[in-house]
Amino acid sequence: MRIATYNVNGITARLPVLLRWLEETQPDVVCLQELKAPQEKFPEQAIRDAGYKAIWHGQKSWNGVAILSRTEEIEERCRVLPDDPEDLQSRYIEARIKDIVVGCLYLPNGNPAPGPKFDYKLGWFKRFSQHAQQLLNEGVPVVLAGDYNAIPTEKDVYKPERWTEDALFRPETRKAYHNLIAQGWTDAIRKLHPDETVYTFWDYFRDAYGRNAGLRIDHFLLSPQLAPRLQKAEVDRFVRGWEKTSDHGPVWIEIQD
DNA sequence: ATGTCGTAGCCACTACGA
Repeated sequence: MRIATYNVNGITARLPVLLRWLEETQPDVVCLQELKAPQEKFPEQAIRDAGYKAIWHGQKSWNGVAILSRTEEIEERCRVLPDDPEDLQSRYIEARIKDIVVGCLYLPNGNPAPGPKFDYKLGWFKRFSQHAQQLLNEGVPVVLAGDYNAIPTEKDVYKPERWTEDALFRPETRKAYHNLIAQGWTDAIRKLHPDETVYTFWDYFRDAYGRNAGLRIDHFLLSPQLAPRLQKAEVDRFVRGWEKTSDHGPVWIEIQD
């Protein structure tokens, strides 16, 4: 089974690119972030015509997450962090698909840092990590996929020295990501590409994609019950070269059934 | 500081978030 995550940066503007990518690569399960569309503006019919069932949690202007599935049923578990019911931002949705719990997240960007947005990011990260621990305690196969807005290490950014003050790379963010991994999660891309430079995001500015000035911020974390089934983990970086494309590339893993 | 997108309010462009 192939599971993908893709920050589309606006599903309305991105629909042609999304449909082309789905058609060409046929992932089984897809986690989408940054829909930037209210609940009723999700292109449900176009997604269905492409062969996918979907659940989504929209929001006007910002955020928004969705889970798509080609053949298997999607059993929704929640559409907000369970311990965070007062959060008005649509950043998390979770479902069970076959035997796998799929969490789709869009962690806050947090810039400018320091400041209230950075505080919100760290608070969200903490609540997410608490939920991740609860998922581990269930002892079932879990994948947490999405845009973490976190650069794990210096290997994951084209020029680390330029990013030390950025909310995506500040020590607090790296520490939060490290602590999350330390619960027992496997970073799928790093597991299969331990030394390789792998990016998932290239800024729209200054031809970042052409210069390969990228970041690795979209991650797949696998629970111990799922990690042994990991076969492949890749970035569809060619999609970043298409017209009217997102600043993120789709990332995917192959899981043994 | 800058660069470029997508969205919203509104029909020209500016503000905001990323």
